Amino acid sequence: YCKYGNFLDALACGDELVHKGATPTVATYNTLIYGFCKWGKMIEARVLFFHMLKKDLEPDLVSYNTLIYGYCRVGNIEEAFHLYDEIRSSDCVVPSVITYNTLIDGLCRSGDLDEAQRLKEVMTCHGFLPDVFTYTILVNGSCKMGDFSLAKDFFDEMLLEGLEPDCYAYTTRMVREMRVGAAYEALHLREEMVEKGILPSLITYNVLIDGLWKSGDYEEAKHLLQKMVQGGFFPDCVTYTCLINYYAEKGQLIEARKLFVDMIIRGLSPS
RNA sequence: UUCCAAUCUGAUAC
Repeated sequence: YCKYGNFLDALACGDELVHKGATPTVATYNTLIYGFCKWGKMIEARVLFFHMLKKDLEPDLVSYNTLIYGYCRVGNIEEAFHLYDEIRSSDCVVPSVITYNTLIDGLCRSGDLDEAQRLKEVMTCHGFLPDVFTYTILVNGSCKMGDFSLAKDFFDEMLLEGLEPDCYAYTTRMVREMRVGAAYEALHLREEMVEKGILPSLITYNVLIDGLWKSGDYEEAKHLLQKMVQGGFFPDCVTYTCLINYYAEKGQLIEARKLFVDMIIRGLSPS
């Protein structure tokens, strides 16, 4: 219920359990808090946080990380750091790599890449080594700010640190390659990950297909569409939008409409 | 016997 934003059902479910004699734990509250945070409802999340305190339940690291995540996603970096300071001065809760990754992502999303980099140094000083998440966040953040050279530096640094990129890391790097017009490098990365036994995801395919399509390499794009289906992934709304948008921009509305109809026939609902 | 299942961070189009 929480993940899908059905707060009322989630809360009703919790009430029912309480009536039946069950006791909510910190994890129960964390789940609810996460539900509100994910949908940007920070006031409600905070209310639950206080509710937990009132019930003599000690918020744990997950509670704090979840709130930090929520504040970052609504762009309230100040409040996120306020909570971080609270953890740091607390005796019972200690930050983790996840705390730092969440804050670094928040800084990247607010456009403060410099501060994000600084925090990466800070976490290292505090004995938390950046992991694949940290680097993926920074590669993505650099790309979003248009600094593709920095994005590559972060990816390379991750390898130098002996970390093994996963599907997310590879896909993020592929976005970078597509943005700098190096479609073939992106394709090469896909082969590399497959050789390492890492399966590309639907998003990986969407990134490649979108990039290839925009670069005019329709043959390769179609080839990948086939590979994607062979791999058990079916085109989703994003895949279709990539192609529809291309035709729409070129003014080929009949072609665009064909794809749109095809998408509906396949049972996909437009966003 | 130690299996499965519960809470926190990262990637794509518009």
